[in-house]
Amino acid sequence: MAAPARARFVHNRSRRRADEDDSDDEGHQRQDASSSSSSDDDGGEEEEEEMEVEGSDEEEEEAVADEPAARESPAAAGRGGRKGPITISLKKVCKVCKKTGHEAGFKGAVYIDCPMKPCFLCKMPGHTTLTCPHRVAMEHGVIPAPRRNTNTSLDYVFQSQVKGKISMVKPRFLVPNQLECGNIKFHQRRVTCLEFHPTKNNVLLSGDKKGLLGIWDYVKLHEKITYDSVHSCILNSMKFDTANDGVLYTASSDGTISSTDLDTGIGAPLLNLNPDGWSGPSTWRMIYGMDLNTEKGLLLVADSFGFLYLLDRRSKERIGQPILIHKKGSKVTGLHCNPAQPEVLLSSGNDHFARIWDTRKLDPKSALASLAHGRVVNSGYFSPRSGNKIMTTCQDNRIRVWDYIFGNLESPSREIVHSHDFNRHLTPFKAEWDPKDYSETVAVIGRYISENYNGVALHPIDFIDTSTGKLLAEVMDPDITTISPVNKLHPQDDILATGSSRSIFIWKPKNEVDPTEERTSQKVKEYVYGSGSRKKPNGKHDNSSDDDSDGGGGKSKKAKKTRFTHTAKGKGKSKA
DNA sequence: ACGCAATGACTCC
DNA sequence: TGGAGTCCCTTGCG
Repeated sequence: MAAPARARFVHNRSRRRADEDDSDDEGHQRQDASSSSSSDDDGGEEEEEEMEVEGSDEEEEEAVADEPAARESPAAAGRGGRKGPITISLKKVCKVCKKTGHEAGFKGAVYIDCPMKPCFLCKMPGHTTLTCPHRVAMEHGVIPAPRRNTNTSLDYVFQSQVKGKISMVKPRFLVPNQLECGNIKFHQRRVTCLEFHPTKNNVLLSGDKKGLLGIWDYVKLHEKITYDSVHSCILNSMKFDTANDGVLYTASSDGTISSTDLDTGIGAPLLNLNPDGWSGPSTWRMIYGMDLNTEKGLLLVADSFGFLYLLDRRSKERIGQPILIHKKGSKVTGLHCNPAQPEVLLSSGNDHFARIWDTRKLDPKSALASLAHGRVVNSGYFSPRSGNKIMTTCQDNRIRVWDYIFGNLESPSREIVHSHDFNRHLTPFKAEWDPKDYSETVAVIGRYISENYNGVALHPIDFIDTSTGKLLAEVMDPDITTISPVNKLHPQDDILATGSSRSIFIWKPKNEVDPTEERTSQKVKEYVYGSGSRKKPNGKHDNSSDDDSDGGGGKSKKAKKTRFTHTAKGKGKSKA
């Protein structure tokens, strides 16, 4: 039983685990204006006792059990005669749980969690991210889930039939860790997807939340094109027509699939799920999942109501009726055709499932397998060569790996705890395979929670060995202080493309690695600050020294903003 | 330096 | 089942 998938991460306010709140008593900040000003809506604290300035306040049973009725009262009291006394709270209140005695938020570059909440990383109660056993630390990889398929007959099948197809020799692994170039003026809104051109080696395509399509030659940096008329809102997915790589298929939340001629920018709609226009969010269909069955010339598209559509690529005709592949009314977040057997389809959805289908025999009940997850599944991909593995990214902060799709799929072969939480303002994180990795183990994914790197809170891009859960490398740069949810590895070259907020970055390996050397964990952190050419971010930054400052806002340290417009070759030069 | 908005899943009633 | 309210590490702008 896929027990972990069942885990409910209830945020139980009445739970009182005060065990972990050690360190919250040293840096006494001024009290946060924002939290006090919100006294009208946050319930709980009744008037009078607010006046205590600080101090031991652990035992506040009542504060937890705040009555909803009491919540409404201040406003009602305000206009309804009974004038509540105006109180000014001078005691420090946790902005998360509104209790005193601790404070959540950044202290310098370190984020202090609210100890009343489950761990922000693994979602288990009783500790915070700072002490989480799954925490990504300098020398420790992500810890794999203990459960593995061991010694079953399926393992025998796996060993005898599949393993041979997967190279056990891990190839030389170069971490693209040096910022080659970047561009922060390309997109006006956050980047939502990236794709390398399949044949033009240095061309990267990008889509953003506004529907803008960007084409960028990151070697000839002046060659940039944007097409803003392809879609009217979020560009969710891009696929090349393998028979004609001058044509790009794009899927959007505007409910259309477009095939765009990359030379002219002229797009022809292949499918429009909202032919009658806008009549409210309850009927507006958005498209997130799309893939191409190249053998059959079949375009597979899924909407935000759980339906799958099949489309003949050439005739542009729909094939059959839409088929419900996920819970009715729920978003299908992604589709992927098996690279070895294109008729096998993997779908992932907001209904907390990923499903495997045979597109030749589609019926709502005909899923070959349903893979249960703890929360929304952001993405699911077959492994890029053999197609025998599945990797999913789920909003419960776990990457799940199934080693053999024809084996026992009841529970994943591995769960890798990794911070890639859902945040409505971010493009969803998706762990992506390295297409160059014969052994089908390396994956790349951005990290949500920050780490303190020499006084700067940065969000690295993680390379993970999915066969062990080990963290192979973490890539970051002091100039990139934003989260990087979108990452794509080049199909042939050692290049990483990153979409971070509105910016796009290209990374290349800094050092040649001895080809005979086994893949090892590379300390990219050392690179970041170890090289003499780099400035330490410390003294440079805006206001504050390392420890307080943050007040209400996180992001204590913003590294100096660097504009990579053109000709940003290598790091140093690009800086003004 | 602060306030705010954009905006999606989830929970609770 | 549905609508309102809530929400922890966002980001950029005014």
